[in-house]
Amino acid sequence: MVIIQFPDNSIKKFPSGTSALDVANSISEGLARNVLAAKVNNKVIDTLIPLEENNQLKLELLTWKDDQGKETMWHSSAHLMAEAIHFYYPKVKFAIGPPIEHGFYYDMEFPKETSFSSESFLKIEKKILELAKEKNEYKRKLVTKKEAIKYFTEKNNNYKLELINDLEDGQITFYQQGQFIDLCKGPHIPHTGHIKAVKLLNVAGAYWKGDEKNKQLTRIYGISFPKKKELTSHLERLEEAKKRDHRKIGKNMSLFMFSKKVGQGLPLWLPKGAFLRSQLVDFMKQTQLKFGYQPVITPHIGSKELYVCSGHYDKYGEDSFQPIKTPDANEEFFLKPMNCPHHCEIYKSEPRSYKDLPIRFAEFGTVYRYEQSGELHGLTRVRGFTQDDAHIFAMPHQVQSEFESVIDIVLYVLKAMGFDKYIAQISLRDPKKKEKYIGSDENWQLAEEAIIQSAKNKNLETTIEYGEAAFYGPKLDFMIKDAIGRKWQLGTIQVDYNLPERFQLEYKGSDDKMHRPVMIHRAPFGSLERFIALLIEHTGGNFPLWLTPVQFIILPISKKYNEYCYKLLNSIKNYDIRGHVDDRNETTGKKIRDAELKKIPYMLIIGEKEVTENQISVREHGGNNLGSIKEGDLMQMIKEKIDKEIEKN
RNA sequence: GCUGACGUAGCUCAGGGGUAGAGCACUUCCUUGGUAAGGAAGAGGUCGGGAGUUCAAAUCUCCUCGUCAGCUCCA
Repeated sequence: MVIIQFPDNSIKKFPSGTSALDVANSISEGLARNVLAAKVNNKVIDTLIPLEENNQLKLELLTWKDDQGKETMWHSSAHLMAEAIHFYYPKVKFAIGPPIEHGFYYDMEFPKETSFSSESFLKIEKKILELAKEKNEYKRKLVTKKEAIKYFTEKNNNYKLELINDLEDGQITFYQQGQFIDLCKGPHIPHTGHIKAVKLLNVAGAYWKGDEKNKQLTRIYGISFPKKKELTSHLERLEEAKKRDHRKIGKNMSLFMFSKKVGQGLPLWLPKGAFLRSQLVDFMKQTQLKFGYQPVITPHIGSKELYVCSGHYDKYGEDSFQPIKTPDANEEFFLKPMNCPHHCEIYKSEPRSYKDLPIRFAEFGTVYRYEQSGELHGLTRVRGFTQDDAHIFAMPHQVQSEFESVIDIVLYVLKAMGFDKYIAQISLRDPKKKEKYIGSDENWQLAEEAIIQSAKNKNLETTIEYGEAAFYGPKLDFMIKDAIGRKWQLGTIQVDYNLPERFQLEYKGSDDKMHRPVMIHRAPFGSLERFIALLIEHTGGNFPLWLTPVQFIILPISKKYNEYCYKLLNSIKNYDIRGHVDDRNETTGKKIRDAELKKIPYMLIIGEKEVTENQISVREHGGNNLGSIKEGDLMQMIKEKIDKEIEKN
């Protein structure tokens, strides 16, 4: 007897041997047709296996509408793709093939003589759909470790054997659909027929077990859907997202550029981009003054000794830009990869008393890091960038409140820029790889606890990632997704007990003894380059009015009004609002179209009527016509809008 | 750095061994206009760079630089 409790709390009894699919069938044919997996007592399982008897089970039937339903479907799709690839390339060794946030991938080793590229996608997609039509069941089979090892030894698949080695005997399952058998813990969808549309997206290299010392396998990414239409709209969404790519918008709106001659990953800010950036810097400067920060300025290079002291040399020296040498070659300098060592030296420049603390040194420090060429990416990953950096030197008992006050700044900034979806990630050290970090266990524990506690006090919803800490201390990172869903770290706050030790930083306490301060590293924007990249992708180039480089454009209906328009422009400039006149010999329709494409918020149209009535005809970006307005009223309206934007900050 | 793809006019792209193409942008002229493209003419490129194969290379081969997707890395 199988006793089932449904999500609506109703309870029903079924005969022994009943599977989740049978239950679905008893409810409706439609549900049975759509059910992909089952959640029993919160564990996702196959729909085909008989449900456990006697104990009452909580059962939820999962379909495409459920995230775990999608996940199951994509996992099964990975198997099906493997079957199709196996059909054309029988010698391929399969490694792992999991579902991911949007779709799935499978890592595999192609025989040396076989090269695989995206040209083969079409025939594989075709084969997948062909196999899908066969509606083959995903059959689960419990095997012994011995059997599993025997099977994959015969297949000569060292990857699966390695995986089996780590598994416990008695827990090992194979899944078979059609002619394809795979080591897999499941669960899977009932049969391949659910997969109605599939698209292979790209092929890439991926290291076995994510370790670059291991062999690089071929990874094929794909996505599948239960309806063709959903695939089409998914692909359309991807196309839409590409239009928000900051590299594309940056080019179109003349915000920034790169030049091969200047160098890879070294952005050049064009006048409009530089303006936007300076608005952000001014905003942050003001914010930091309010929060008690003191600006400092340090040079772009520092001696090797400085970084040996901080530990950066040991950690990154080899992978940095190579040192700059003085003519007699006795001295070596590095391009500044971080501002903290310089700030430590400023701290040390005079004796500090407990009465001085906390001390907060802030600098828009431009730093240079030799990032691997394959990792460079528009403005989000560059080799020269500017941090809105600051270092807080505090007494141990002040760490908590200082940390929380930085969280306030970060949240304030994110909100002001309209980033309402962010991920707050607590980045701790990998306890298994302590050799990657400097400092004592005790210091790490103190620092990690301080962060976890602060996040808790601020009611932040956080995720924890091990192995993501900086080498000198743990972090609280604020991540934002870009147009195609990649996560980027923007704001970061780090607690550091280690650099103060390395730099022998001290302050005199009320007990007349010397004590060691704790450092907090923090950057609410993170890097201005990356922040602006994400700002572009989120706004699609339609920036908040206070940030936008060109706020209005005056469009004379014909050149008869050009002179009047320039007078108007001069008058408007007194209001501290930015714009210019489009005096080209073009029709009004053309000028409007161009202004729309340039995403200019206000178009001020001037013709016969406006000149005689001394009014301005105003069109907003996007097509909204505000009608005729007096100059003063319009300026007040724009001013108010800007004030509101900054006020919400 | 690794795997795969791509580099043709300022931008978006077509062409694919035999004299370099389109649309937009740009310049000049005509037109003087009313809320997303008025008309005409013109200028603009050693087809990323280098070597090779060939009578002949933008096109084929190799190398190199850069860009894109992913992996690894990310102070």
